[in-house]
Parts: sequence; C-alpha cells; structure tokens
Amino acid sequence: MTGIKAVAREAGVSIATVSNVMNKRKPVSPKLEARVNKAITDLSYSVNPVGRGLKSNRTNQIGVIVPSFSQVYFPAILQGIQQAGLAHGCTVSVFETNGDMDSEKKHVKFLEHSWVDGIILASYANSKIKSDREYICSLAEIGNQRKKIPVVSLENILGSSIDAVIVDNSKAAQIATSHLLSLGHKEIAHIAAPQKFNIGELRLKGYKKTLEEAGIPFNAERVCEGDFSPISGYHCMQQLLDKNTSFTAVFAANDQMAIGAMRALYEKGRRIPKDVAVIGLDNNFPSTLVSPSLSSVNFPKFEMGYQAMEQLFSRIADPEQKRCVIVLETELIIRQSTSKYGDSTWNLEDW
Amino acid sequence: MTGIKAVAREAGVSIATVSNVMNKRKPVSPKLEARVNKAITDLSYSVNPVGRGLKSNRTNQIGVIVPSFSQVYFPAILQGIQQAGLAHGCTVSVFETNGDMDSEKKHVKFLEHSWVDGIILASYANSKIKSDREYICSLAEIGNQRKKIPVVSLENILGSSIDAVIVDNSKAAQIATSHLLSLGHKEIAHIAAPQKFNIGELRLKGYKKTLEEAGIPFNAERVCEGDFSPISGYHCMQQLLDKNTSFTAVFAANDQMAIGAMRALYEKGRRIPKDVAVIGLDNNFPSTLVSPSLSSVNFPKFEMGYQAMEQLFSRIADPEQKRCVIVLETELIIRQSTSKYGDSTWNLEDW
DNA sequence: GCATAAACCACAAACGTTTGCTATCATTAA
DNA sequence: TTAATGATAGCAAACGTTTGTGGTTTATGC
Repeated sequence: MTGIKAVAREAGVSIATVSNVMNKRKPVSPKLEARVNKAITDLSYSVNPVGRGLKSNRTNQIGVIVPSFSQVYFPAILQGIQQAGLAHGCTVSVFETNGDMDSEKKHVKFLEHSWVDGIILASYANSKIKSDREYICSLAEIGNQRKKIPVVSLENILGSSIDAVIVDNSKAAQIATSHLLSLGHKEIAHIAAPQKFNIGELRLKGYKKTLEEAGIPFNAERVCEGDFSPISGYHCMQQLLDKNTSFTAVFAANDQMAIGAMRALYEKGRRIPKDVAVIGLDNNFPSTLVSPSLSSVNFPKFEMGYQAMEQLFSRIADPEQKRCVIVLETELIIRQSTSKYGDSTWNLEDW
Repeated sequence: MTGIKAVAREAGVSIATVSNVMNKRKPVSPKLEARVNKAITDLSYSVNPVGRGLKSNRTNQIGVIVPSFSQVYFPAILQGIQQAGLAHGCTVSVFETNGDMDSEKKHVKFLEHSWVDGIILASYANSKIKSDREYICSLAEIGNQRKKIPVVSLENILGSSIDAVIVDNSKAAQIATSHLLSLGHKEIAHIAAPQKFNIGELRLKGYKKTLEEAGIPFNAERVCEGDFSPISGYHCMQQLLDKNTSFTAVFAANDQMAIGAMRALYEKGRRIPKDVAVIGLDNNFPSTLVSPSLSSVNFPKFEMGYQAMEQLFSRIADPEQKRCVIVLETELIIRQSTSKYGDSTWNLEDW
C-alpha cells in the first residue's frame, strides 16, 4: 500500500508537495525536495498510473488495429508505432482483424470504451460498399462520453476527414511499371490487387497510366485480379499463361502475389528473368528468400508506423489542428527477378 | 461528462443502484432496473475502466514482451495471446526487444510501473551469463508496491519458479533427425542454433541423441553454429561444404537458417532433395514459399500464445496455485526438401 | 393487525492522484 | 515599523467507480 500518501507521511510533508516534487509543477525548497526524494527511493514508490489517469483523463495508451500480425507487411509498421510510442512513454495495445470488417468494427467499439488516448487504424474497408464508406467517415467522430478519440489512418482516406499517413500507391505502381519498360519490355502483364479496395484501384491506375504515357495500349487480357495471397498470384499467373496473350514481364500488386506468380512460371518452365521478368510491390522480406530474389518497390513501413504515431501525438496535443495527410516516398529495389544479367549473388545487406 | 452519476440522476436512483444494475451484484427491482437501463442507453453510458481500475486494482491489461514482431515466429504467438485475451475482455500491450537484454529489462521495468495485470515474456536471456540467470529468476518476484505481477514465460525455464508454456525442443530435434534417418540418410549435418541459448543446446542434444540411438557416431565436423538468421545458415552451409566431410542431409535448428542453407546448396549446384535433403525446425510460413518447399517440424505457435494467456489468467485468479509448466506437442511436416520423389506440387493448404 | 424477515435501495467512504486556492513565512521597500 | 511582495507549503475537492453498512419498504406468517 505504498501510495503517495505513505511517501508524504514518511517525508513529513503533504501529498501535494510530493506530487509537486515528482512533477516539478511548483517549486519546492531544496531540503524538502531532498526529504521527499529520499522517502520515494526508500519506499521505492512509483506513481500509480491509474490514479493519475483518473485525474488527468489520459491513459498514455493507444490502440492499433491491423488486418494481420502475420502478414509481413504489418509487423514492420507495428515496430515503427512501438518505437515512437516508447519515446513518449506510451504503450501500444494491438488488435487483429484478419481483414474482417465486423471484427474491425468490434475492435473500434471496444477501444471506444476503453479510454485509449488515440487509435491507429489500418482498415480494410471496401470502398464500394456504402456502409463501409459511412463507417470510415464515422471514425472521425468516434469517442466516448468524455471526449473524441483521435484516429490516424494508414490507408486510403476516402473523403473522410481523419489524419492519415500513406504512400502514393499509384506512383509506386508507376515506378514498378516504368522499371519494366526501361528494361525494354513492351508486353507487361499485371496481377492486380482486389479492385474493391482503394489501393487495388490505385495500383492498377498507376500501371495503366504508365503504359499509356509510353504509348502502349492497355490490354485487359493481360490483367488478372488476385486477393493479395501468394496462391492467388499463382492462379492468376496460370490463367495469364493459359490465355494466348503473350507477355515478357509481369508486375504484381504486392510481393506475396508476385512470389506465387513466380512459382507458376517456374512450373511452366519459364525462366525468370530471362523469359519473364517479375516485379512486386511493397518489398517484404520473403522477397529476398525466394530464388531468384524478387525486385520490388519498397514501402517505408517502419516510417509509416513511426509517423502515424507522431501524428497521433500531435493531434492529441492539439485536437483542433487542421487535418494532416502525410505521404511517404517509395523506392525501387532491383533484385534478380528483373536483373538483365540474371546474376545470382545474394544481397547480403537485406538480412 | 456522462458518468455513472449522470445516469443515476437521469434514472432517479443512487449511483450504487446503477452500479448494481450493471454488475448484477445485488438484486434490483425490475422497474428500477428498466429505468436504469433506459438511462444508460439514453445517455449511451459505458463504465470508465480507469475509475473502475482504481477501485478494483485491476486494469484488464497484460503486457507481452517478444524479441521481434517481424520474425515470423512471434506474430503467430501474438495472435494466440490476443485471441485468448479478447475472450477475457483483456487488452494486450506489446513490446519488442530485438533480442537485446537491456531492452528487455527496460520493458519489464516499465511494465512493473504500469500496473498491468500480468506479463507474458519470450526472453532471450543467455543461460551462460550469471546476471542473465539471476535476472530470469528475479522475474518470479517482480511487482510494484501493491502486488506481485504474475509472469508466464514462453521459453526455457532455467530453474526459476515461473509458469511456462513451452515445447520440447530436444524432442522436436529428434523428430527432425529421425525423419532424415528414416529416409536412409546416415551422414546428417546440423546447423545449430546459438549454444548460449537453452534452445540451442536442446536442439543440438536432440540431434546427437537420435544419431547415437541409431548407432551413428557423432561427428563434430558436421555441425556448424548459426545465429537463427538466414544469412548465418547460408554461411554455415558454405563452411560445411568447404570441409571434406560428406553429408547427404542437413537438419537446421530453425527454418530461416534452413532457407539460407538451401540457397548455399543451390549456388554450389547441389540439388535438393536429390543430393542433399534439408529439414528445418519451427515451420514458419516462408518455408512454403521457397522452392523446393522446406520440410520442418511444426511448433504450435498460436496454441502457445493462447495457452500462455490462459495460464496467466489462471494465475491471476489464484496467485497461490502451484507452478505450472505446459508442454505442447510438435509435428513433422514433410514437404519437397525431404521428399523421396522430389515432386513439385504445391501444398495449397499451407496458404 | 403486528412482529419478523426479506428484499430493496441509498449514503458515504474508499481507491491514488492532481491542482486551485488559501495560509504561512521571510524578505524588502516605503 | 508596517505594508506589500514573493516564495513555499498544505488543504481539500475532484476524477468515476465499487462496496460495506445501514435504513426503508414490502411481503409473510401468526
């Protein structure tokens, strides 16, 4: 039962003075301060965050909702969030949705009642569904009886008014496609991300735009829509190969699908990159594990998490500040799957 | 400012009655109960967990410390923890150590002062270092002024008295080695995990024991110690190949190193599994991505997390119960890298 | 109709902090 | 000498709950 009261008694001062010593809110005479500090260490006292939270209406806790812990994309983001949080003495509670909207809503509801100071959300809302769109917009207003809860989104913003930290998905797709063009490829297939999601549309858009700008007509026959999973990439590639549309390169909307596609190519005896060059998007670490290693466009995942947390703190500090959308840069990563020489040395730095 | 007080006023009852209605602690007459419930929904009131926590001395929060979010091994465990926590209305705060002991200690200290109800810890303590051993043992006694904080460990127990949920690492290594033996291999190399960790020793021990029981003399020339990373597996394999000790199979102490080893074999023109069969340990998903896919021994990661959380709740409910160590079972997963026929069909169920 | 028990409800004291306000004291200027 | 100033310290209320204690009503049995 070592509370602030015990410290006060031990030091022979009032609890207010102890509080003042700890928080340096008001000046305390040196001798009293010394007495208090001695009492604190003697009793090995540390402030009870629950009591403090009650008074200050802050919990120093934020909630993070991501589709998956296992999908390699998100742990890196979590790291960034965590690091930034640590720097502010803030703990991070995590929630996983498995891409399920009901689950996501449930978690948001839960957080709403658990008095976190803020929420970072990587939503999988389907922009084609009205209720999903409404839900996303409603996020700007979530909160409990006492106050609104600030939210920072890691995905598309969809006309809502909440802060976001994102990458330019269309531009990233352009970078990938341009790279293939620069290698001399004219017939480039695309394994698309689900078009019901904003990022799916944007990545396809970037692909199309780049082709058009290069004077190459868009051919819908060369596009197949997957669902982010490797196996969907595998099946898409099988379908593309079965059609009699030729292609010498393929751009997959994420690395996982690209890896699946590589497998399908391998099974059909197509050599990578000699017969077909392959590039992915988002640069997850398995890309360095497969053979040949997979070229990709890096997403600054750690940075996204870090910035999201910083933005959240910024909004908590000033809830009235105007909306902030931070766009981070992507970067082309060339590996073996688009290498001209098909060399097979490992890039040790990836590890 | 919608607190329990406002509800009481709205319903024209005392706050005690509102509390009783919500927690069903004492019977309340149906009409009052209805009035209270109406007031609750009208004001969309929900209990403030901070206020409650202050009184009940519980936060419904547990802290989880893992070496890494990104290492595929841990997210699956996190999922299990999360799910079990959710079932108990408990949130999970995560911390990452990157395998750094100082960082781990810092996080433990932090949690000690943040009044979590319990801690789940996947420590990387070095069992060879005295201070690390002492630290581990001290974990059984951590706590703040008010009460001891229960801890459940996910790793080796090292003579401490804290609860644990583990797998039998030695046995798992035996399963892997036996599998290679059953395929007719007599010369089996081992890429070991760091011997400073308990699990490193145990896995090596299982390997040795299996060989001995099969009447095959242990040959230290066929063992190389890595550090869990793929690149270390790669280098180990290079070293093994450079020696003039022959081997027709290799057992790596985790999947990541196995994948690195496969790469080295590939570069030297050794075919897998024809020239050299490869098996890993822990069965992480990249094993299904590489080609040929990697055989492994599955660790029930989700289950480990789930059980750890359940055990934690159990101890929180009854701090005096005697120590509990749960050992979970592993399972052999045969894929292409140890397939007799070297077939190359994908196991779609893995995805 | 009365005593007794049972059912129901409210009061108020905690839980551990923070903080506005007041009280004390020493110092300084008039 | 006195009043004004400034620097410290403490009082007590408040944050939103839970819960022991006790008081009031209602039902029950005689």
